[in-house]
Amino acid sequence: MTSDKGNTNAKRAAYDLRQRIIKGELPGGTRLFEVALAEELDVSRTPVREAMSRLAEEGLLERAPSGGFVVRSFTHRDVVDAIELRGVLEGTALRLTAETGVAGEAITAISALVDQIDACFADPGLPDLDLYSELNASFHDDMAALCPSAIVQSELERVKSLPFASPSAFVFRQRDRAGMLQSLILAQAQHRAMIEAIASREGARAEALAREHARIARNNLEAKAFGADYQHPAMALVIE
Amino acid sequence: MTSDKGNTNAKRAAYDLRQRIIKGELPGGTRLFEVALAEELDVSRTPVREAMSRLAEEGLLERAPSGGFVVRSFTHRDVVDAIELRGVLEGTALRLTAETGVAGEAITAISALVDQIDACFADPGLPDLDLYSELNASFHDDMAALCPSAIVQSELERVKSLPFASPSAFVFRQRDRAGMLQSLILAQAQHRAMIEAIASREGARAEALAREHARIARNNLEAKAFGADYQHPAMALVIE
DNA sequence: CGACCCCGCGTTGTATACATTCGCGTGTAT
DNA sequence: ATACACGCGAATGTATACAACGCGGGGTCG
Repeated sequence: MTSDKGNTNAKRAAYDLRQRIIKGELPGGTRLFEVALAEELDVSRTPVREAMSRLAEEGLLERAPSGGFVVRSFTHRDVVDAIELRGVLEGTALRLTAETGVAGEAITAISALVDQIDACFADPGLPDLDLYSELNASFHDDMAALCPSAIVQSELERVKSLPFASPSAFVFRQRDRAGMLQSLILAQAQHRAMIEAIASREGARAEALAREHARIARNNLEAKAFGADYQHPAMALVIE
Repeated sequence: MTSDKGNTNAKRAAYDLRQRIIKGELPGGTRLFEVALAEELDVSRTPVREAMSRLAEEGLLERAPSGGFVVRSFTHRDVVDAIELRGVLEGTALRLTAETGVAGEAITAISALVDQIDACFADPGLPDLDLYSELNASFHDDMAALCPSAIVQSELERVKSLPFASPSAFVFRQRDRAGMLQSLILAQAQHRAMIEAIASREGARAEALAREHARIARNNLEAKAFGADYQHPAMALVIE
């Protein structure tokens, strides 16, 4: 086979479909027909079904009652709620972490990561947003990894997999540099406060911080500095 | 076909598999082989794959890295956490409901349901636990239905679908009648308080109540007054 | 003219044959 | 004796043919 994204045709098909959905080429509500997709992707129906199943597990597709799959549609409200929900779950994760306590090394390690993030916009030039986005995602991942509950971890992971609910989805939306810097500074203050909270076992504080932290994303979304080309929420995250 | 559980073979296979997993016949970690299951269920591999995919969506199976499916295993800790998580999500749902406000009819309707639940153990004889379980589930469902966030609703639904995280999973665990009655009375008080809270838009109170409410299930679990005959939901794994 | 039935096509459901992959064991060669 | 390689077998991956189902259009009968 030529230049497989993954190993199997099913994985490649899933990858392609996922990209198309995220880019908004397949808007919410679109019915996916096996045969059509099969010939577009140049594979048989079997891996297409397999791919659609996987995307349904991810929450990007829904099973139609009569059979078949439909691209899940997310309203603006859904996007807002998903961010809120991420805040709630991250808050729960942090609360449990705080209640259980964490080793000192973990605290120093994650503190170092936050210091690294500072470096992204300490420079007077324009901040390196790609790097920020990556490090920020690492921070959130590392934080989640400290949570003693595998169940909470996996459900949080699931919500974060929605393209617009990811912690760094709306970093890029801020148009004006001043406002963006303010957001980043606030975010960093919250990052440090979260570490402090779990280090000193302040569960309620950690939980509240995580929820408030998610509000930054929500505010960036609401600020809708995005242009008229906005059509599908999932598109919001598209780098652009 | 004879007496199909659902329409298609895939649905029937999913049903059968789900039952087997819940009953503990297929303990966590069991690798599911398509061919073996296909001949056991007397269908071809295709609907078996389809069924496994659906169960993976439900969270009962995991995809093995090398391909294929494995019965997801839940530790005691996972069960506790899933109940905690249900409390958190129900709390979020109630908070959002309270913040948004609900119509008066909805309040009276759900109040009537709580009154109905009273009837289950008003009788001096032994309470009708089957009916209680059913009505209790209705209460939780109806409450969730009031939530203005479809996303929160669906994630809550997802967690509740885990057999041991369902609101009425551990009602039956209490052995002694006195303790059980106490639990039920407490639960009813919380039910009413939740209604009151959403009616008067007390979001924080509603959220706290839902979390505490879930603790009843957790306590019933921890009390492990369960006898040897207990087999119910996926508890094979809990057994100790 | 209206309503109902039936046929045909499009779509998903199912079975099955064939391909591919990967691990494991055995055999041989050094 | 050890190491490497070959091959076999079990498992999933893939293609495809056929079945079943639903729905819409057109024809016919009342």
